[in-house]
Formats: sequence, structure tokens, C-alpha cells
Amino acid sequence: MSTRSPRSRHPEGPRQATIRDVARAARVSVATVSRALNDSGPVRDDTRRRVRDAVQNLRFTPHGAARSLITSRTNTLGVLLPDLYGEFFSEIIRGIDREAQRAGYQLLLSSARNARDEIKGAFRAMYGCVDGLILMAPDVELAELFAQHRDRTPIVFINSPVESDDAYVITIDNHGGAYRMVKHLVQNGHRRIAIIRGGNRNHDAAERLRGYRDALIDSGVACDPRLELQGDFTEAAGYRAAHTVLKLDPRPTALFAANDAMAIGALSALREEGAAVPEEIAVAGFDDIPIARYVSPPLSSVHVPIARLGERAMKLLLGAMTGSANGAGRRVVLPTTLVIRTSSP
Amino acid sequence: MSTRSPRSRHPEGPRQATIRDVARAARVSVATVSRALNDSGPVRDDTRRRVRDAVQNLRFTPHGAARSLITSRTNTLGVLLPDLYGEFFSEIIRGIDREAQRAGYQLLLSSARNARDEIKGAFRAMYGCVDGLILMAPDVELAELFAQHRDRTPIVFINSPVESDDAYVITIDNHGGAYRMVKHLVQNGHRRIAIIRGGNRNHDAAERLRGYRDALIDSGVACDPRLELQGDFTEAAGYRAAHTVLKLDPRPTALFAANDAMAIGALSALREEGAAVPEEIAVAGFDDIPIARYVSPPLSSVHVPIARLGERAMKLLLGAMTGSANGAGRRVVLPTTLVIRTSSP
DNA sequence: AGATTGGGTGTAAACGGTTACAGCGCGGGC
DNA sequence: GCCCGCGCTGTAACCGTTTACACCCAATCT
Repeated sequence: MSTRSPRSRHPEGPRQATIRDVARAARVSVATVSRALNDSGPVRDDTRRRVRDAVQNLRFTPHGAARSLITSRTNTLGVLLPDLYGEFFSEIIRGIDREAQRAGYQLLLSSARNARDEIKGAFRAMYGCVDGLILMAPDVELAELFAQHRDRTPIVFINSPVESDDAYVITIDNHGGAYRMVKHLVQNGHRRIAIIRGGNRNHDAAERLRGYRDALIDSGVACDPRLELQGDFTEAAGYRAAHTVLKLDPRPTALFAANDAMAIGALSALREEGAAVPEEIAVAGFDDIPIARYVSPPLSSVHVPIARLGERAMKLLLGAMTGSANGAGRRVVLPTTLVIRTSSP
Repeated sequence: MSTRSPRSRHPEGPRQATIRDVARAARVSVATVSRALNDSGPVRDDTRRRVRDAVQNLRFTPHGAARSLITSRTNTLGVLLPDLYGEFFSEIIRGIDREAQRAGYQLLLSSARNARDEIKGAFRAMYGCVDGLILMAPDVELAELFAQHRDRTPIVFINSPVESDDAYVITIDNHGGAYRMVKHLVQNGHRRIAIIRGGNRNHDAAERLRGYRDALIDSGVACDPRLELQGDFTEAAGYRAAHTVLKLDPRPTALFAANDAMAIGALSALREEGAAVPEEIAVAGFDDIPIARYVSPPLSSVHVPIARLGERAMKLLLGAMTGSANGAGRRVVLPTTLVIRTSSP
């Protein structure tokens, strides 16, 4: 390591001012400076003014780490998501950020795509740097892996299959939403309804599939495995699946995609093949991402209050940190609603 | 403040283990523990094993702040964006995150919507907590405001009108992209081409408008102020503007939206009004967000390597922090390319 | 007048890591 | 036999902030 002062990365500049420099310049003690800046004690008005001036002149910025060390609060919350692709995550983050800002917290964001090690690594890196954590791990196996850590830093799980009673979990009504959408399709005369499924080990995907099946069974329609197409929540998967659907004989009259991204991919494929939506085949999605209303034809979907989901997760976390969340409020299930636009009858 | 240990927020649990606890359990000194965990010095194999065991047993996690305080590195980079809404930002973040993870950095994310004070506040909060900063401030007035701070923590500006030579700035070729798209429309016979503009003080928006005008002038087509509609980069704005466009007499034969979100909003409005795209009116956007290819009809757009933009910004920042970026590489302009799909002839 | 308050301030001890420096033991070169 | 070097380890200083506690002084109460 070189001889220059550690905090200034730019050799030419003078060393970053500390609270001691400010104290010297304002001819008071460091305690007074701290009190003046944080309103944490009585300070005379002219003393306060001298301190503020010194802060201005020296361009003093408190060293976050030093403060965190003694207060043992980082003022930062972690957000760990499985991916950052698409409007769903962008909306979630937006909701989380909005609420975090309101509460005066910073956001440490990370995504851990596929690999289990990657997630553990990201988790490790965050842990110990944050006052709380919002974790979205729809992969079945991962959720329990972290559940054991909950005693240290509060964790809120979004859409994660976590069983333990004392975990903070916020989910949406996946089963109910899918169920009602499929019921709606049946009520409009559809009997052969295909589904584009989400990822295999994804909990949301599994619940939506379950809702689809239950709705069919309750309607007296037999489930047909050939109508359950594999997908992975991407537009490309929906695109491919729709091509497959068109080749089925007899051809389904409705297509339910487990999320909007796949529904939009499917719409694109159907348009290419000249299949009229909704006349020849109805299409419905899940999530109701903001763009769903703007695609052609406007997409029927199961509305999920995505940004709200983020907000509520953050609220739950803030409650958990202050200890105000009693046992009852640890599990939140947000309702989903049907939004029927023109892509379905 | 209560009497319980500061770091454990959960009263029932024992105090969070420190490096000293680990040292005691492994019967070594704290220095050895530190060396063992960071590979920062010679440690005998069995000593290392004892340390690892103790870490496991005590569930020791290093206190990030304490480490930052002495190393004066936070291992965190800040990202400050004007908004988090839509696929553009989600892609940018994705690119930034990918590169940050590769380099082993954490990401502190924040958005500062409209107000100037809000941005300053967010900036203040981050500053001093991060080793570097990526800042996107397309608002003209704000960019210079922060340029003065560059001597402390390195800052990379994305799409921001920053003049000073020694600032790190990465931009995309807004003018060229818009210019070529409009030229393309003209070459396909369009003479009355409307534009949906971006925000008034937005630099990107201004550059794209300039490219539109220059292309018209160079093509011998007169600019008509009535064809320049106000927008703000949201789908809703595009939707409204398209309705206005249809009422113009004579009606424009092409519509160039300053970003894809507005183009998609416009497509939605045109569809509602029964205006055939591209037969009656051609539509083109800007950004080429991932979903553009999946809307109906697939949207012609000016392709911007959005995720790449984030990646490159991060690379620039990493270079700035190690001081390896020499004067020449401080300004990067990413090229844009035309992607003609079926929404335009 | 002396005791008592309380506002305003200073001193110094934390917080939990990293690391310079010193020390120890041991093997090999002279 | 002595010294040197080297691998391994321990001690303690240091990072920059917050805050408990002590202190001083003026105003008020008894």
C-alpha cells in the first residue's frame, strides 16, 4: 500500500475531512459537532452555525462505515432477487424503493440467477452489511436454506415456499388467480384450454398450474397433459409454446400463460401464424404487468399489484425490524383480480 | 437505549459473534483469524481448519462496517437513476449488476424521480457510503451540479450532458439514431412524419428531436411544429399523442416516438381507432427494449444496447477507481443501429 | 447566601475489524 | 556453534464516529 492517505483515492486532493477537522475549524469538540449535525443534544445557535460553516468549507461528509460501526445500524436494506429481467422485477424494485425511501433506508440490490452457489454467495455478501433483507426465492429448495438465518437479520420472503410459522412471508394468491381465470375461460365456452407453465421448480409456477387444474376439474373438464406446455417465464418460451399449441389436434381454443411475458411471446407467434386473437384462440396471462394493456390485442390477465407487493414486503420488513410485527401479521397474502381485456372473449 | 447488546436486534438470541469470539474459540489471535479468512498471510493448515470450524460453530459473519472503516473501501458502488419504471431501466440495472458481480462489488441503488432536492438528497445519502457512483441525470441542470464532486469519489455519468473534459461520461448516439430512422422513413416515401417528443429538459429527448429535425431538413422536408407532439417517455403519453396525431389534417403517414414505451402506447391507441399499422400509418420507436419485437405489429426501433450500456458504464467506473482509465477513454459513445420490423414499411 | 437545577460543552471509551511490527522456533549455511 | 532467514503467530494501534459521563456556569429556588 502506498503512503498516501487511505480515504482519498485521488492523490492530488487533500485528505477527506473528518469530524475532528470540523471540530478544530469550528473550535468545538467532536461531541458538539456530532450533536449539531444529528440534533442529538442541546447546542447553542451560534455554535451550530459555526459547525455548519466548517462543514461547508471542509466539504465534510460523515464516514458511513464509522457511524455504522458504533450505531450498529447500516441504514441499508438488502434486496435479493432471482433475476432482474423484465417488467415484473422492475416493478417490484420500484415498489420496494419507494417505501424504502420513505423510511429513509438505502437499498442494496443483487440478483442471483440460476446457480445455488451464486445465491448463497450473494446472500453472504449482503449479510452483515444490511439491517434487513428482502428475499425472493421461488425455487423450492432454496427457501428453507435461508430460513435458518432469520434469527440474526430479519428476512422477508416474497413468493417463497417457506413453511416455518415465525418467518415473514408475503405471497400473492397464485392459485386463486389462476383458478378464476380458467373458470372465466370455461364460462365463455372454452373446453380445450392449454397452459404454458413456468419453471419446474418455481413455486409460483406450481401454484398457478394447480389453480389451472383445479378449475378444469371443478368445471368437469378433463385435464390433458398434452395441453400443459413447458415454459420458463420468458417471452421466447411463450413464443415457442404458442407454435406448438397451433400444431395440436384438435387445436385448443384458449391459451393461458403462467405470466404475461410468455403471453406476449405467444401473441407474437400467433400473429405470425395468422391465428386471430381472440376469435380463433383466446389468450390470457398472469401478473398484469403495466405493458399488458398496451399490447395488441390488449391482454387479459390476472392482476397482481406488483409494485404494491414490493411496498408491502418493505413494510413488513420495517415492522419486523422494529419488532412491532406480532405473530399474526407475519404472513401476508395479496389478493389477485381478473382483468379481462380483448385478448380473451 | 436498552441494555441489550447493540448488534442483536432479536433479544432472545446471543450477541452476534465477533472476530474475538472466533479467536478465543479457535485458540488463536484475532490477527490469525483475519489472515485465515482473507488469505492475507501465512497460516498453518490445521490452524486454518480450527478457525473455519469456529466460524461455522459461532456463525460468525464479518461486520462490514468495521472492515470498511479500516480498509476505507466499502466494496459497494452506487447507482442513481432518474426513475425505475419500465424495461429500459430494468435492462440498465441488469447490465450494471452483471458487471458489478463479476468484479465483486455490491450495488447500492436509488432513484430520484423529479425534484431536484430529492436527487441531491439521494446523492448525499450515497456519497460516503460507496467507492464509486454511476449517475444518470438526463436533466440538463443537474449534471453540472454533481460534476464538482468528481474529485472525491469517481462518478460515471450515463446519458448526461456533462461538459467538463475530465468527467467520465458514457452516452449513446441519440442524434445519429434518430437521424437515420427518420431518413429511413423518408426514403420509404413518408413526407409527413410526426414525432412524439420526450421530456422538455431531458437531454436524450432533445438530441433525438434534433436528429429528427436534421433528417427532415437534409431530406428537403420542411419541419412542421404541429407535428412535434409533447411526451414524457411513458406509454400513457404515447397513447394520448397518437390520438392527437389521428386528428391532424392532413394526417401524418408516419409516427416516430422518442422511445419505445411511447411507441407502444401509440400502437395501442392506433389499434383502438382502427388505424392500420403500417399501412395507414407507420410507427417507429427508440431504445429497442426487449419487448419491442413481441408487440403487434413488431416495432421498428433504434436499437440501443441497453444492458451493454450499463455494463460499459460499470467498466468505466471500475477503470476510474483503479486509475487505469487515461484521459482518452473517459468519454464513450455507444453506436445505435436501425432495427426495421413490421410496424414501419 | 447556599443549594439546586439544567443548558451547553468536553473527554474518552467504545464499536469490530486489519495490519505493522515484533517475537518465537526451527532448519540450514558458514 | 552462531547467525540468518523464514514460516507462523500475537500484540496493539488505528480507522471515524457516537455517546455516557463529568464538568462548568448561570439562573432560580429556598
